[in-house]
Amino acid sequence: MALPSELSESLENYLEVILDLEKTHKVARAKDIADRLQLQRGSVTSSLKALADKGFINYAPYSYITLTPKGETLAREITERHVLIKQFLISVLQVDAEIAEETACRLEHAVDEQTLERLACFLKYIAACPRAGEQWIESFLNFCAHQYCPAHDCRECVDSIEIP
Amino acid sequence: MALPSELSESLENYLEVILDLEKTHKVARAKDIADRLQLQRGSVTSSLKALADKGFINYAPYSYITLTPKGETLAREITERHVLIKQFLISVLQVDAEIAEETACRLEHAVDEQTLERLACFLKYIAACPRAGEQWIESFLNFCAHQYCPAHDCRECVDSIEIP
DNA sequence: CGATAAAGTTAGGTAAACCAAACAAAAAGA
DNA sequence: TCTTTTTGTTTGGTTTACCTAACTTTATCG
Repeated sequence: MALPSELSESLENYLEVILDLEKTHKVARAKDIADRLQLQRGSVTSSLKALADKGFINYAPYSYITLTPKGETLAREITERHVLIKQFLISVLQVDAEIAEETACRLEHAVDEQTLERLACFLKYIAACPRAGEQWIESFLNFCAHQYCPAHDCRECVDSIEIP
Repeated sequence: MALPSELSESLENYLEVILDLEKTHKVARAKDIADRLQLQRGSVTSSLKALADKGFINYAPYSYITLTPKGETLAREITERHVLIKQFLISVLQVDAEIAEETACRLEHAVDEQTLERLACFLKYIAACPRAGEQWIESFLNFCAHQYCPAHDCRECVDSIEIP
């Protein structure tokens, strides 16, 4: 059960939020972290101490929070996982945006490195290969709904493939 | 963050194991559960009580454990999720069998209903659509390794598609 | 510059999941 | 049967991750 990082799902979420706050708000404040994660301020304080102990953030009481290089690296990795999974859910499986966001939030802590790599590759493959592409994905949603392909005539469908 | 069941990941794992033990060993014993989940026997006892309290298993001290109808339904659902995710990882992303097993174990607790449905459909779609199929998936692994399509000549590749 | 509001911390508490070790019951073997 | 082993339970502890409420520090504004 080798997970990508040695942090718990909870602490991974903190890192992700801190990175985003650094980018959007310039600094990460405990209050904003609490709001984002829907936690009480007191809970945030203890978690920040845990992250500081493990060397992922710079933390001193009453001061701003910053990621250490180690923390930033991991935070970026987690965010990358999130974005990738969400993109797969939305652009391939065509899951609703909101559900995709929520599900990506959970899956990002559970995927392994190889799966992630392959997922990234799969997105590229679908984008690059003319046998897949826009039209093919579009037909998928119809296939989902009706359990058969709307194009129906496979010969015609295949002949319509445009080679770049 | 609406998860598929109201059980924790930990308790979901118990149900899954109990269902499997019922099938393979005829009955589920606490010792076997402990072995499967790599836990101490004492931990199992408490979790079984929790599952019984919530109405997922029939449990009385020193007796065999059985799933209630409610428990069996959920256990089957979780197992279905596991199998489906594993199949996707192996047959589409071509993740190594062992990694796929471990990752499915984790993802099964985090996927939502819609994603699961789409995933099942996607597997069917790939199997049914001649634009995808065996050959296409095979090329994917090569694409992963070399970042370009081994077929190279897309015209030729598309022309080679066999219509059922 | 104070007073008040906002943000952060501390303290004490809960619940879930685990553990190890002692103990009890049931099963198996001589 | 009775002894030993195996299995199951109980007890007391730990860690993680939360909570609430009281308190402290910092920021804001008249």
